[in-house]
Amino acid sequence: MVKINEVAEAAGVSISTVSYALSGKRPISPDTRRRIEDAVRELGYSPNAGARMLAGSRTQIFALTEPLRKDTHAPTHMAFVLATAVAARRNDYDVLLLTDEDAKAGMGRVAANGLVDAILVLDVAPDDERVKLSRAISTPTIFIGVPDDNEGLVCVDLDFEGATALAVDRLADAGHRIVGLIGQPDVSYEKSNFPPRVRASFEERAEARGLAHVFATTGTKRTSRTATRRAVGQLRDAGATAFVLHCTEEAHAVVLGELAELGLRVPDDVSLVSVGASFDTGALATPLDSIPLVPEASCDLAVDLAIRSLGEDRPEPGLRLIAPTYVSNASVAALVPGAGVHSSPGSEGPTP
Amino acid sequence: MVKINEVAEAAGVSISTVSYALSGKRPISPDTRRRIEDAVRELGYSPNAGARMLAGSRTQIFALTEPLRKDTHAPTHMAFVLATAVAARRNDYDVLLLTDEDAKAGMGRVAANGLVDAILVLDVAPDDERVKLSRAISTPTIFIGVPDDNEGLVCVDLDFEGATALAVDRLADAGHRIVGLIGQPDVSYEKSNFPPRVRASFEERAEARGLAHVFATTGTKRTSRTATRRAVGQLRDAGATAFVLHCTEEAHAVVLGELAELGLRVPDDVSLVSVGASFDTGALATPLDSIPLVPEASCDLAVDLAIRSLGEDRPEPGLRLIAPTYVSNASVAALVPGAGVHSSPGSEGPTP
DNA sequence: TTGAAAGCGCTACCAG
DNA sequence: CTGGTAGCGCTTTCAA
Repeated sequence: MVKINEVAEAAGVSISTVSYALSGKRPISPDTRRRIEDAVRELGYSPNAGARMLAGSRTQIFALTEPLRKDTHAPTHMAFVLATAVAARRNDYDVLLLTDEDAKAGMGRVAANGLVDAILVLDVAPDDERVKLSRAISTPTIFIGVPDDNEGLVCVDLDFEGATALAVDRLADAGHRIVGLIGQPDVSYEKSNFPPRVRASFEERAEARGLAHVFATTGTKRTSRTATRRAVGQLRDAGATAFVLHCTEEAHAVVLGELAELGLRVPDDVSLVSVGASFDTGALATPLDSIPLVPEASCDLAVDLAIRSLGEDRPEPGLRLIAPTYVSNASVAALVPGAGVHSSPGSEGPTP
Repeated sequence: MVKINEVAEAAGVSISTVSYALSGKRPISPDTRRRIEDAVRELGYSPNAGARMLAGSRTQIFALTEPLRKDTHAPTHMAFVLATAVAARRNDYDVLLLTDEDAKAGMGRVAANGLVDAILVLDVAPDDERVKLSRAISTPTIFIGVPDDNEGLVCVDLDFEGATALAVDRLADAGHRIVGLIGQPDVSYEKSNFPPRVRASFEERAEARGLAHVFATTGTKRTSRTATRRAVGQLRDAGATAFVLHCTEEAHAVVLGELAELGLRVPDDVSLVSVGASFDTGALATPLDSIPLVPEASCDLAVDLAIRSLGEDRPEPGLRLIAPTYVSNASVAALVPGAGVHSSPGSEGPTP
């Protein structure tokens, strides 16, 4: 393994000059710089990671904690991990995976031994145990997700409330009077972070706009085909003419299939908007309007914040909510009174 | 961040004694050891990672390269990553994620800067570009999967050929004369490693046992419901009374659904065996016999090999194929001649 | 614009 | 059984 002194000799300069040439932390004459670069290339030199960590005070590594719960949606999760890794690499950082059963163990370890410069927290739960730990350690920590107790934390997330409100607004503007939300499996409304936020925002905005509203989940522990079909039935029974979907890709497909089987067309008979999806709703059997959760948006920002917390202008604690964007795929239409609507509005929700 | 000299002072011993007490590399008197351990605990000491890497020659980090292709099955993939991370932690190792677009870039980097002790290669392709690189670097590399050109490599994998042959044998032993294989999407037979191996082994063993055989895929680029249903039809049309499944969890479910819709019972009308599944086939609507791919088995072994390649008894290059295990769930029955079988055997495959 | 050299915190060798 | 100490390879003052 070639070391810095060999490069220095080959280039006919001192060790420190090589170091500075590589870090760019002080001006180097063009000629010297070229000789050094040549030597580096020819020898295939790459600064020893350990020595760098010890001498400098940067490790160029971020930890990523992800306490894989059983209800974790693998594809979405993977998209976040990947987006984080890519954003990190773009900034010359590597990513260390922390999947310890005890989420705190790994975090505590890397905070104590200085293996990483910052910690990125994924898959944040409302009562996340990592919150307390993050306050106790000095390693900068960025949350991708918003825990209940987020006082003093740096958090990044899609503005789920805003996204949901935007969806409801679009439907209300299109003249729909009864709207339904097809959500995640029941368990997600206890263990996860954003599903409850979406549901609450949905109901709140619906009431604010004077709409009746229904809510149904897509399973108990995990998304199930039958439960999802049933959800469609529940919403139709309640007279909903527009659905907001906040569920898995599979559930989206099942909803579309069920509607087709019922002979209902999108958007003529039912309007559909997807909220917080991290897959391409334009690639579904029927392309859907969407207010997507873009992993890259959250992760890029998180990595940026992590890097900034290592420098001078440390980011203020607080929530960074990413503004929702509406992607139209013509799956929402103005309600033509009477068309395809049941006569009885059902029992749930206020009937203005 | 507390350092070793503070621990030494607190315990009233020398720095080296602390180091040895922690590494266990030389005998320490019980009394001294206790005082050191107390000091470590009270001060919350954890040896600086960078210093350790520099002074010792171990980083306690493994790299995990995973060039996420678009056809990667996220849940399976995640299971492997998780299993690797867990196995690594059990051996006091952390895992660094290498997801660089150019798979070779990351591997080359960590090999050159000494950031990791060994590299674990996931998601191995038949013509994997990482094979060549692994031969050029000195960092020990373990492949989880078997590339075509594996000369001199250390590879770990389920014995897919053996597993498939075992499945065919069970069906043949049960008296089935026409067997079908429901495989992955078409693309997997070009880009991936084991699907072709399973198909080849299936056909070979079927012929060896004098069985007629059919093969059908579950999609072109990705698993699709329609293609999977069609596959069931193809197999039935060919007269197959027993199916070997080598496809996603979703496809398993679709196959079961389609059979139910056709009024076919398992195992009375059709026998089913799953091969290489990394999910629980006992939890399906109809529990299925399975010769599973157990991520833990592969990953534990891979980590073990990685660690051994750092010591004296370096493992020999070569394939480590994990012996298949048959998990019975009563989804295979003896063929009652005539029952539920089409009269014409179809055109595909030899008819002995 | 460049060099020399003092550490960074730990491991492991050499003594005792 | 325990201490002293020479590096590990790099970054970063301090000097020139």
